[in-house]
Amino acid sequence: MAELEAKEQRVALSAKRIELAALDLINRDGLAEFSTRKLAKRLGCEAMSIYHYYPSKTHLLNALVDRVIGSLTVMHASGKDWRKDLEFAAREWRAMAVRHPGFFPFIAVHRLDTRLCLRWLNGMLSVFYATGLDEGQATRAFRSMGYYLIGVGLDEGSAYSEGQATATPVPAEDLLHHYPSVARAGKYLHRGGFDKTFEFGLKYLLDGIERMLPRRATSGG
Amino acid sequence: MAELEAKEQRVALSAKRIELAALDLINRDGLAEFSTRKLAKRLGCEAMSIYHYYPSKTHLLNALVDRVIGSLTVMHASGKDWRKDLEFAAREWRAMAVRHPGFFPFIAVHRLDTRLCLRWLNGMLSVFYATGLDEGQATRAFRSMGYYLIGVGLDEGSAYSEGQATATPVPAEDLLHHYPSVARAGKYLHRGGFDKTFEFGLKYLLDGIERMLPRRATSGG
DNA sequence: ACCTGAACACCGTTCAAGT
DNA sequence: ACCTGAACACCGTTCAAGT
Repeated sequence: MAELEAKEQRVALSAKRIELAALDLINRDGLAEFSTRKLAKRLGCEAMSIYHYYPSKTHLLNALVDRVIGSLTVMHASGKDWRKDLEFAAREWRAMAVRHPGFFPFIAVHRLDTRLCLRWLNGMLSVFYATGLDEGQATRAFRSMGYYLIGVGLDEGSAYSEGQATATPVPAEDLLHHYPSVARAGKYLHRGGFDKTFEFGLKYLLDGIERMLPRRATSGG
Repeated sequence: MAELEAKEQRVALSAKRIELAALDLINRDGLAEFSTRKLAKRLGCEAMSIYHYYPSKTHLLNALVDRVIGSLTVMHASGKDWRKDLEFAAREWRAMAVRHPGFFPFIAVHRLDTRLCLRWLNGMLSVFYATGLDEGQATRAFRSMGYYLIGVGLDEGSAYSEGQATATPVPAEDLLHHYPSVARAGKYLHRGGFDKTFEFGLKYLLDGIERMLPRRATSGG
């Protein structure tokens, strides 16, 4: 049965096919479970065949970063519509994290310094630089938003990724008695509240930027 | 030489000794490099000796989370001084991340649901609930701050952690020509700017909370 | 060019045994 | 109770070889 499947999949390998299969495996089972050997089985080839397309597992993972980040819209400095632009980019980023819960932790820890990633970063930064903030403020606002987006992505995907919960969870009654504030927070943090929490923090950040802008400089100098 | 060292270290094992050695190794070489066998060599014992103290490598890592998070100050609802309290906690968290660059990525992805961690979370949440925000706002403000702090920790430790840079970095001239906004950002993001960037985002977040507070409710409901 | 198979140096972990 | 050594089922990767 498994062998039959493997035979049916004996289509030619390609970088694209390898990458899509890898992403799928990682998002299903988590980064920690991912191995070149399992990927090979999934592709219906030997583990070493993959090394014809990538010199190492790390190179493959780098290609995945490019593929995922490369799928994001490259923004352009828009002057007036910066708020709409940043909202769009932030939501797209979040959607990406939700689509790639297993792989996102790798992105979160990875330096985005390939050309494809720089292209995306450059677009984001150009929007910040066109807001009217001074250079330092704009850069730090970009960074703060980046921190927020990293945290969001890790949180929303964490249920699927390697970390997981501890072996011995604290029972609900204990939570109520000993950690009342945590119990109180519970109803806002579970599943359904994600959208609202995300938009809440995003609005905050953008409000902060808006408030920091110079007051529509009418009087010169 | 190495054998002599190993012999000298033949002091009795203990959970504490194992955990401190593990943290040290992880922060020196990164999570990906860490193995029970290397830890054993460092401790001057066999890999399997560690399994007398922890049923698995994961249990050991969980103990490290408890040790690190357990070292943080447990906050208490303070009413008026909430801003000072949150600044203190945020700075302490950041100092922790900087002290544990290799281990922080594990914390970032881990559910903090042990009693020790819940104690710390409960303290943090209680400060937010005592600000005067309504319950939903307070919870989401806590979450937003959490996202920010996760991002900060990953960023500041990323140079040491597994992700690392890509094999083929883009040359500086190319950066200037093709990614001018990234080049522009460079001078604010490198090393020295970390303190300022951190305080910038923190101020933002706390300003946001302050602005959201009900206007010192004098006229009754 | 594209893919394989055996082999090497690593892992985490089980198990039966030693003190 | 505390620690060990051999063994098992995994890894990523090298290398020499097959088509």
